[in-house]
Amino acid sequence: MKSLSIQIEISSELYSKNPDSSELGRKIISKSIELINEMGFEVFTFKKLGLAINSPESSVYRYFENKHTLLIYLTSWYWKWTECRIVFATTNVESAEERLRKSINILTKPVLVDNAISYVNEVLLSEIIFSESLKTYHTKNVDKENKKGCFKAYKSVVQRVSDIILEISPNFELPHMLTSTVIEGAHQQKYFADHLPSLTDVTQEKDIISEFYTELVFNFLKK
Amino acid sequence: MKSLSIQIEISSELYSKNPDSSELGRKIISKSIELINEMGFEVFTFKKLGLAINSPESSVYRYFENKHTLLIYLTSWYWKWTECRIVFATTNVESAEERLRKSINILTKPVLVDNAISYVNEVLLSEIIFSESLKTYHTKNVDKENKKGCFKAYKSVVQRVSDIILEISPNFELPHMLTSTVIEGAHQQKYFADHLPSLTDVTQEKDIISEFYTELVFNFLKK
DNA sequence: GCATAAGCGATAGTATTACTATTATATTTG
DNA sequence: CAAATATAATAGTAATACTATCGCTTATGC
Repeated sequence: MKSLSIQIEISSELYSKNPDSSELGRKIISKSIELINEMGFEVFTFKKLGLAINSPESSVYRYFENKHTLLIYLTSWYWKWTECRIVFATTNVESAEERLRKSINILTKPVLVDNAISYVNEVLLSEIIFSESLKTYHTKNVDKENKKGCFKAYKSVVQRVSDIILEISPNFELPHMLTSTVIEGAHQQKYFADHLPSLTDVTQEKDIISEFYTELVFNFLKK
Repeated sequence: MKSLSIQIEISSELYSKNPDSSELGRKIISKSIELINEMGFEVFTFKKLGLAINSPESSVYRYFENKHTLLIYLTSWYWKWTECRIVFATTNVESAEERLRKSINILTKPVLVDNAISYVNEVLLSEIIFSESLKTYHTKNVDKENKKGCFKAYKSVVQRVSDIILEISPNFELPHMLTSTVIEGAHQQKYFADHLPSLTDVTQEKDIISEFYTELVFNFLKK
């Protein structure tokens, strides 16, 4: 059976020219995912990207105002795609507990297989999200960018999981807090495992992160 | 009764010249805390700091290699000081649960009163930690800086709290993970409350963050 | 099929940042 | 009081993050 290829549509607020609409645009996306992953977001520049795709810096600027906007685009893509995965994993699953469990699983584990259909490498993109997505909103411009809707896709995922939590515990008052704690916590623990191991207890087997947050949530809701 | 004034000593790896050893050095510390708080770490520069203290940029560089090193110095100061507070709050408290409760309280609440003795404004410093401390280790140089011991003070706090957790649940295998989840989570939730409220459920009463993480921990350990 | 516009490549240029270097003066220290 | 050290004042450099211009190519509308 052929796998469904889903089109991820990104709000036009998040780019100057839609990268999905041209060859160059798609090259910008796929190469920037590679480069950011290789060298880290700080070291990544449009000049280096231009060099890698054999186009001048100025052409890249026609698609994105700056590299931060590009990062927001990439994370938005990731969260839209993640929301799709959550929806697929949870439709027709009756038990809310089971739906929550599956959602947490998706949110706390890095992606391991790329579908290789689109120009977006989901494995690498997921790596970027785990290690760099904090940088989308930890900036001087958060408030302005938030107003522009830059974080809508992320919020939507948090909202969706919160709704499942509320099905399980209708009187629980902090579902968003619990959800964002899990998502950000999982990202951070992986980062700690890779760079600051004494702040975590993970070494090889990183599934422990996912198990930890699953337990954390269910223990909390079962009180 | 006169309050004890404790001397926080920072490892000499974390500066070029000890800022505590001169008038200029102390001005650099206290003014940079003010400025980073006002304008945010990204916008803060040594040039602006120099202007604010009426000294040339180059004089600041004699104390710190760059502004990132200064941020590491400030966070190290904060964590050393926080460790002191935890020790004071927990000595002579017999119950491990109570000691854990007090520690979590210290770790999850911003500081509200400055002792006004030293040149370090702890209220403002705590604000900086809550909103900017991620930037100390989310950089290309984490590994190098980690080897240099830049994050020792933070690790020491995490270790201390982990030890209390192990007293309560000797067989629990993830005490560091639980501790760092609480610390970083509390910082993040406050940031969300201020900038991305739909990712949390906090609005005015931010003590809810502290209560949430306290419950989270105790529910988890009581399973 | 032809005019118009849009996209792109090539190149140059600017402001800011994050430093580094130099030297004279002031201050501390032995 | 001499020598070392700290600081002020100033200048300079490399890299970054853009902005501007322009000619060529290619798509689009009529």
